[in-house]
Amino acid sequence: MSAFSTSPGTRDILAPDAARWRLFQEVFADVVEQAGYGYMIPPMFEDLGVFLRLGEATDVVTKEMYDFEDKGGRRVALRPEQTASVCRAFVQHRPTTPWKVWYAGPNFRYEKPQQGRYRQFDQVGIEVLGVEDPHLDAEVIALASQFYTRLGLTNVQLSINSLGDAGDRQRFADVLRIYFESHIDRLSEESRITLTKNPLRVLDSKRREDQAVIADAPRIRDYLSAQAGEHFAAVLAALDAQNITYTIDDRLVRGLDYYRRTTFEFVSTALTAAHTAIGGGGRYDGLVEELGGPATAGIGFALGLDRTLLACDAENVFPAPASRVFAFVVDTTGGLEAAKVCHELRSVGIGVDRAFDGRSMKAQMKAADRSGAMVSIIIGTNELEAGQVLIRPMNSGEQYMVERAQLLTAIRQEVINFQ
RNA sequence: GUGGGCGUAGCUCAGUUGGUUAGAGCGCCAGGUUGUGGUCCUGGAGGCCGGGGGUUCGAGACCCCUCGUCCACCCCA
Repeated sequence: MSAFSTSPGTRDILAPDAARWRLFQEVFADVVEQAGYGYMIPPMFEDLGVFLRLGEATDVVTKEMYDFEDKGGRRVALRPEQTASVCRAFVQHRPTTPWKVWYAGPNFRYEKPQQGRYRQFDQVGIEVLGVEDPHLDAEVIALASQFYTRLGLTNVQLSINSLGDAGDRQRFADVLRIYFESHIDRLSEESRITLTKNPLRVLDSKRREDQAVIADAPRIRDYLSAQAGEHFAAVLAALDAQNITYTIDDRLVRGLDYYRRTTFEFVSTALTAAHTAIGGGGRYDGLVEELGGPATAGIGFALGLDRTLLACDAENVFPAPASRVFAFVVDTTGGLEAAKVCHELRSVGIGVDRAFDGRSMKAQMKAADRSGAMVSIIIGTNELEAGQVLIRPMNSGEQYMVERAQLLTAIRQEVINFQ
């Protein structure tokens, strides 16, 4: 087979699923714009340096970047996520704070593809720059939670943790390193390698042999500074006040190095595969500074479209939107009348489709059925000669004749009947 | 990146210890119903059995390589 097909980790999203994707983004826009977030469209590729700030120890940067040199000799990369781009944009444009933005679109990571993990994958997300208030942390989390509710998801669990300030995080990492090194004989080989790069990440290991050691590991909560501890307590209190349930997870250590203080993750318990994390985020105070801007607090989250939709499938919610074709024209007189009817109805906002290629009435009726149309408009030689059309609601056995001139009025009545 | 499973029609899959013209269901097209879909009946189109090499008189079945996909690890959304 020499025909082309999509590259590994990419795919075509066809109807009706593509319509579902678009609706997903529209619902998201509705939830966050109502909270004052503005839509932002960052470029899909940037100077490689923008993304290198995500952390020297993250796989996203070291192993998975789609980077290349363009024809002008610039070192650029397809964005692996959008937080860094938002921060770069903040430094570049210096908007007034608080700067609340949302985005949607594809990101690129060179990973081995699996279900729920693609090389081109879509996310929606929000970011807020310039606010340290713990109430904002809670607002950000609440919006994600509200969005899941709007989709109809109920089996979503929120895990939350605090990684402390930069100093706390470093101190804890040192303590962890010492702890794990003293138990290194009980760690898996993979975790020993992880330990040398980022001790925090060992806490994330899912390998069975590591679990006992991890269970007894020091806990970040014991190493939080007073301010970080207070901040975390305030976030939890604000979540309580909004009736958002959560689980404090001491082992929640997210993979991007820039996270500070609050980190959180949403897991779908309806999914059975390994990729149950359908969304996550946290604070990244310091990232703007890394990118050459002023010291600025930042927080946000990103939700994966694919995985969230998989969760929707598993819960049987958020189906693809219905057909927008209200009427289907069946014309056995050559098709010219169908053309006129389609134009007439479409121009007043009524969805209409028709058949082509002079197919038999039976075939056209079949097409009408498949189109999802509520009514079919039938025009045969008798109708054409009499200056009439036959209207047939698809879900009933009844059909009736109207004068051609009354077609629009009749269809409008049918629209009302179906509302 | 590491390890493993699987690639047969548009889709979901069957193909007995290697044996001649490769099957089903669904979908699609047509007819039964020369003016009627969603049910039913009949027929039809559609496959270099992922690709390449090898073993054999003979390979969809066996071996090697390769590509793709899925699962676990890893990573993360």
